[in-house]
Amino acid sequence: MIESTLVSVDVLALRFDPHSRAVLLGVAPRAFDPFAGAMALPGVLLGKGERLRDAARRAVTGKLGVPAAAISAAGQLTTFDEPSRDPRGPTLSIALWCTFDASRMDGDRATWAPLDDVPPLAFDHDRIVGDCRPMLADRLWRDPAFTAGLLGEEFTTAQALDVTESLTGDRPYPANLSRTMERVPGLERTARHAAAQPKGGRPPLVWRWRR
Amino acid sequence: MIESTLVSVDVLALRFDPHSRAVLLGVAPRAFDPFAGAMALPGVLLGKGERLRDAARRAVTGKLGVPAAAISAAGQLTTFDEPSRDPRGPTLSIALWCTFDASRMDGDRATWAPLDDVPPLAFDHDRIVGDCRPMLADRLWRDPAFTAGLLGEEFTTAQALDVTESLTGDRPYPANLSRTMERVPGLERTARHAAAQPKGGRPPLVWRWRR
DNA sequence: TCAATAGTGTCTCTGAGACATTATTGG
DNA sequence: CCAATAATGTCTCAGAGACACTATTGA
Repeated sequence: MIESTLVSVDVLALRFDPHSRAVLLGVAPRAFDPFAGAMALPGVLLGKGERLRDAARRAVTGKLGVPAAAISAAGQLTTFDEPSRDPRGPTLSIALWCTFDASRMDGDRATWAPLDDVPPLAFDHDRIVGDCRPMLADRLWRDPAFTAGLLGEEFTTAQALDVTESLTGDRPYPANLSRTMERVPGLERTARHAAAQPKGGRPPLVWRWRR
Repeated sequence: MIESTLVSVDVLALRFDPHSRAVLLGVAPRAFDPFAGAMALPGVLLGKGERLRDAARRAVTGKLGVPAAAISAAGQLTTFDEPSRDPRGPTLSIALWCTFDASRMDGDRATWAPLDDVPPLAFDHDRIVGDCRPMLADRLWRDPAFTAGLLGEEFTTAQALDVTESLTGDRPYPANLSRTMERVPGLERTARHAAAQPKGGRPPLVWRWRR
């Protein structure tokens, strides 16, 4: 009988913050060695027979303190298999993404860092974030679950621009993003406008997911 | 201590056959229960500390009888986590692709089936093949390791057309594929022509990977 | 010369990208 | 009116797709 590898699930927990107008990554200090006190992605060991999404839910509720009801979507990214990635011994890490509904978040104990400015992380988590970021950018506007999870049921053009800039690293022209969004299945522009910004300016249009 | 899930690696073993002008998938009958005698993807349990590629190598050498030297490239696809996928108990399956150099294959005991006509397989392997096939098609001409692994160091325009048709399901126009290939980094057209076909016809150009 | 195969020129259509211009708000 | 913000019209360019036509082989 082959002795089996341990499997951990590490989560890229993402939240769009309308105030800072950026996508934030949830990290938390590690409670135990190795790397006690260092920041890390929320992760857990996969239980026997446990599904990946359930493990991801355990990770974000347990490590970040986010209520399970706030999880809006989740999905798989890729697997990291370097045997030395955990000093305790060889452990597979399956990376998942997970998005939250900003309105249902309360009392979490996570540190939320802009994707452009993630602090140094424990294990090989810097590498995980680096390798997975392009995959996340690629999902935006192409994976409806991911996009809707990040932006919510309704959102404005301005927010769409902010999220796109956060993930891809540069801000699209509004006219171009508008056309991209027109072609996203299930997404429709409403006739409504959001409230104007505090600094004034024309109120942005509201977009909505058709159910 | 959480009891950990078993991890298996299941391989989509791919080979381009110039005679049938198609991409073939390697499968083998299972030796033991469950599903003894039924066809299945080559797979092994991942050993502790073993890398995914090494497990894939064990799977194709052990189950298909392909010499390790014939492996031209390998890579990750996705993970299947349904707890009931193996009747023996919950097992994660990480799907990998693997390509072979046709010239170094000898004495393998695999059944090679065209991708369009894969026989019914054990476990959830039909689903694995179905879910992964679009990912394979997507890799062609975009992942140089995959493309070179499948087509070899040198290949003709005609073979490029055949491989593309096998993976995507329809045959591109030669002019269009030519332009696609011109833009693949590391790929160059040589001035040489291959030997003419048995049925006659203009001999195709040879393409080569710049090292 | 013909059938079979391969290579190439070129037209169209779509989508990404880049602006310039217009519209709507608060101060 | 002005600054700030958002929406839209439109031009260009690159790439996918679709053919038509030309080229090179064996029989």
